[in-house]
Amino acid sequence: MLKLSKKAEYALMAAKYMALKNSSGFSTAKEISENYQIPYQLVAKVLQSMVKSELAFSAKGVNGGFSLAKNPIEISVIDIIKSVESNYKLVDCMQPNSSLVDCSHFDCCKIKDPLIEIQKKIDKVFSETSLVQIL
Amino acid sequence: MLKLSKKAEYALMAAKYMALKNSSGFSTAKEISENYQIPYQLVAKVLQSMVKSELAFSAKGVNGGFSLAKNPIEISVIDIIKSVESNYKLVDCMQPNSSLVDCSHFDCCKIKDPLIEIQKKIDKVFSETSLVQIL
DNA sequence: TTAATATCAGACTAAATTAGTCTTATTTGT
DNA sequence: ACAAATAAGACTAATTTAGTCTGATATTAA
Repeated sequence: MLKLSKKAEYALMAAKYMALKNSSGFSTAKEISENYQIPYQLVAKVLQSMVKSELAFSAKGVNGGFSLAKNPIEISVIDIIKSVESNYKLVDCMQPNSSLVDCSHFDCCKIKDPLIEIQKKIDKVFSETSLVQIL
Repeated sequence: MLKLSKKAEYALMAAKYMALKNSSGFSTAKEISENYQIPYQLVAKVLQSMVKSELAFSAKGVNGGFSLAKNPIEISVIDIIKSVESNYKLVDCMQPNSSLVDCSHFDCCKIKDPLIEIQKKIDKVFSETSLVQIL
């Protein structure tokens, strides 16, 4: 447990790929998929998520593809992970939409507050690591 | 993702419970299960894991139960998590028994080394938090 | 204008993991 | 002997993750 999902892995790999060929225009999902042996549809989705969270640009049609929207130094690992993982919180009751019924009923809160502190520190680790350090 | 499993949550809660009544002898799995509304069999298993990793003592039979084997200040959150989670690595290829075939074939290593660095920092966060801070 | 190449989007299926249950054995105090 | 407790492992159910399929839309080149 505490594992990154494949989506997060693929997003990091795709980001790295784009960063390394940034000057050469767009990278296609197909290209990344073939180079890294990642299922095409999955990279495509991951790239689409990155576009939605404004980490990447996209261009449709022939000669289209994806490219990073920012300088790699300005992209942190947490940006990439969050663009692709909706729920990356340590425990469910940290989720905004979690039913607090569980939380009080199950006495989860006995450990919630300290876990929030830990979560903050982990966030910090991911925030302080930029894409450049992955290159 | 990056969520703690229920087992880890329950282990933290059980550890907290035992820490809070440390002077009063053993806590039973039933007692913890009822107080925290956690399925009995699960707490029992979690407690057994903690015994195996020498975080807790156990005593069978009437008046038996579990108690912490160390002072709460000497127990870190990472000890508790690890006692209960076999795989808590960020990516599969960090696992000792992962087939390296995947790793080279899938070019996972393009991001492995930086992730190992991140993993170390996360480990540090968990190591530096002791059970006392959960109380 | 047609064909080819891409992204975009969402439903769907399959696989894997996690959570929880059931059963049985063993130990210990009264 | 009996009740209360841990120990252990197989089993099932539920949830999540991973991956696939289908079809739509946009863009460019020929």
